[in-house]
Amino acid sequence: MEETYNFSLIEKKWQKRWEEENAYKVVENEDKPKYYCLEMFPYPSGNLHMGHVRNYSIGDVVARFKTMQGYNVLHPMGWDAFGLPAENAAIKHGVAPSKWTWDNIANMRRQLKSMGISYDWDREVASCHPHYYKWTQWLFLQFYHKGLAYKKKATVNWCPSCQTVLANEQVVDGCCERCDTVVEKRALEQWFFKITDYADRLLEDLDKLSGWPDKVKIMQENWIGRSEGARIKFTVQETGDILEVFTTRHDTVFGVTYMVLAPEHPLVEKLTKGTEYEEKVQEFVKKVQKLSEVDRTSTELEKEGLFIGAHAVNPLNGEAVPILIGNYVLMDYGTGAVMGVPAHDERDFKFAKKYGLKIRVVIQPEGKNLNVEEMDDAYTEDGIMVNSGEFSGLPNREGMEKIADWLEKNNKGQKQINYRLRDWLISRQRYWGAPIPIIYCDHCGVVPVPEKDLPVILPEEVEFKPTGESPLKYSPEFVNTTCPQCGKPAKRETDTMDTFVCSSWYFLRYCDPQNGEKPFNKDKVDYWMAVDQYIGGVEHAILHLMYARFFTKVLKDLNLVSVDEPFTNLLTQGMVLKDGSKMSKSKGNVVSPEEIINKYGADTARMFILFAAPPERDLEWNDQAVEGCYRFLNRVWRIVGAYSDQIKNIQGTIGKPDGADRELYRLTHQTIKKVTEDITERFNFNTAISTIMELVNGLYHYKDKVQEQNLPVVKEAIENLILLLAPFAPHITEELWQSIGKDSSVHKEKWPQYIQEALAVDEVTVVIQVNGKVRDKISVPVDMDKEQVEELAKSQPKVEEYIKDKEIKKVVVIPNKLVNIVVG
RNA sequence: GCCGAAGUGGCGGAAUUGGCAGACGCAGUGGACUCAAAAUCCACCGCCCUCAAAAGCGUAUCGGUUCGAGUCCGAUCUUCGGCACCA
Repeated sequence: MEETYNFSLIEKKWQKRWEEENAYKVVENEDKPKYYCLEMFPYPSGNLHMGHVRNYSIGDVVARFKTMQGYNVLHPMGWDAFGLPAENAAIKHGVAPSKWTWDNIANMRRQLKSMGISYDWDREVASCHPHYYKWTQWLFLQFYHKGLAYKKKATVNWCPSCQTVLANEQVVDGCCERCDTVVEKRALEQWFFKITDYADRLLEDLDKLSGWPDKVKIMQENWIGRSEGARIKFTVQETGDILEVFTTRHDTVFGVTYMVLAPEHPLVEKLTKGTEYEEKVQEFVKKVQKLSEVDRTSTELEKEGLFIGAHAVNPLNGEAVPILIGNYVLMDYGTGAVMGVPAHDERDFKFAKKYGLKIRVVIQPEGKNLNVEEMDDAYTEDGIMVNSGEFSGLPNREGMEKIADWLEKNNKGQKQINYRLRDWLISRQRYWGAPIPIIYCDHCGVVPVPEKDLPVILPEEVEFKPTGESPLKYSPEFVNTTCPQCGKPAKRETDTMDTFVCSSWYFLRYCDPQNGEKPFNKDKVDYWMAVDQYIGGVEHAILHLMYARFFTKVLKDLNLVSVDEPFTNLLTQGMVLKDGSKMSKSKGNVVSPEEIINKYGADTARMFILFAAPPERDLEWNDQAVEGCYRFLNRVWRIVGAYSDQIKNIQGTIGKPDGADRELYRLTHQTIKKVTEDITERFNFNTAISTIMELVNGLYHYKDKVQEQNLPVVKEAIENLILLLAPFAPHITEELWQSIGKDSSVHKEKWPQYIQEALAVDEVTVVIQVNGKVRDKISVPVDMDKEQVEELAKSQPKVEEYIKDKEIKKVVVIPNKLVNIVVG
């Protein structure tokens, strides 16, 4: 064994061997329990960053640990390879997106391999490969045939910088989540997936996800935004038009004193055309539409309204109330119209006060009497209904039901559940994505590409224009085709799919990555799915994780998979920070993983990133602490080296060690117990590593202080040290394992089990408190009699000082832990 | 505004079920080794007072429950994350 730890040599040696032996290849095996460990696949930007290192280090510990525990572990890696940066590179540097992407993949694959992660590389997928996107397109067609993919003209979010539309989920604070440009609204014909059909299931099944952080579930719940209420039909007095509103407070319909429409509401134009109000209303509408989406939806925006000269008739009491338009009413939620109940809604109250609209109390708090003149605020709580015709006197919750029944019976409305969730806009006016497999024929209309013609290949010979427009539009070879139904000339859809479509099913493809006949074989997917542990950044809490759940549910309904939730357990890792903020080029605080690996080795990099903080928490990068981890591995190297020759060939059993031998023996088994628990129960790798450090410290002390060393005990300690460290630092442990005379890979060994008997202690330290303050400590035989401990405690000189001349009121004895003497 | 998470030494963090606050590591201090330095090994390392010890104080702030609170309850402050005119 070399005297110094040459990480570079060791890491290369073992990476080469693992590759040659295909050490991490897995196949379905019914004899073992399966375990699917998955980390979110990266976008191939060209270089690994620290966030990746953290993500994949965590995943590798889990995968290696589960493997050692006897599971058949699927641990794959691939590339989320479509996306805008490839096109920008093409425009900027004239390099084809495919070349740019594949070069990046090659580099990042090399970097990943230098980290020594236990991937089954035979299962690698890249979403930009025709063998992959063929099936993305195939899945689109299944959605289409099921009525879950449809095209409609809609007001959509348009990013002028990316020259494409964005899903609602991709708009953050009114800006493009990718480039921060203010998003505009445009009316365009676009493809959507009908995720709203699954809103209820996506919401309800969150309850099944006990292995997910509550934070993520709550975020999804809020995003789906289910609200129960009713749809109510009002009638326009002047024209007889039906005006529908959605409300969650249909118990307050008798309190409606006005109506407010969104400026874009179709009735606005109809009701004002040719009237004296037309001009003013148009002015108002224009003014509102000029606002950016950010300003429009800002809560800061002063609420403004304008009477449009028409009235709405309340179906319950026949009363006609004025109709206004308001800048705060959104066309795309509910019906684009709201009823104004100022007495019982905070916002309506302020609005009514501003415009001098009538306020009528229809809910009274029990035992009180609200008076409109004295109200400073709306009353939004429950109470008893008043001024509500036949419903007066009912508790409002009960009245709500009765009113819903009445509406339904009289055909004036019905109960309705509304969602904040919108359908998923998947069209992108971009080149580097999976083409939407649709053909437009003048005779046959919208025609899906027949499955036998898949994939619709992205043409490589295209020209990129600096305008950022999709080159597909200007590629006649791509656009012009023949109609699969009638054979006449037709044109292809030039929009490509949102990359989130590609990443919504990659975890299924990993189960059967080479399949040329189908997206995947159902038996294989049934064997591996669901993912037992999914690991990735919390930034995907809504987007990717909800889309993947949606896909899984649709595929289950298509009988392509058997699970209805894809990810059983989810770990959301924190960010890697430097100097308190996220590493970014603009801040100049980026630490390159490659440099760290070159300088200290992959094992050190992995150790640091796992040791510095628990996985969910943000992690502060610290160069000096990295050195500390490097020192630790060197320490391990030396202590194993000090014993490797002696323990290599010794036989003999441990028997019943005593004294310092016994301490080391106990420490070994304590370490096994704690490390196992820290990994299994909590994923607290930081404390697992610190426990291993303590074992190393213990070995050093033993080596220094014990004259006649018990080699079987040392051997056991050293072997377990290497085994426990193996998932964290896979290269050095492999080398050390070999150095103590083992022939096979440490990663093929069984995870150690602690011996209960080894943990036993003869004596324990008992803390003595007087009035809750620690005054002394004594060492007593384990499980000593309560009364005996109490007497012993009271007789300690230090304790006597505090209890003499005082009345002992109470003594609390916690066996093997503490005595608390309460004196007065 | 609403929802959620967090707040512990100079720093990263630990304390898993209410029972010794500060494990482990970084930084720092001292010692051994060395001609010397690096590396390594050993020891110390919350604050305050002190030559030292003892005492006192101490887990964002204030209050409560308890023999006992970093941990439970109530209020407040700060930071971070998500949602935000959702009818």
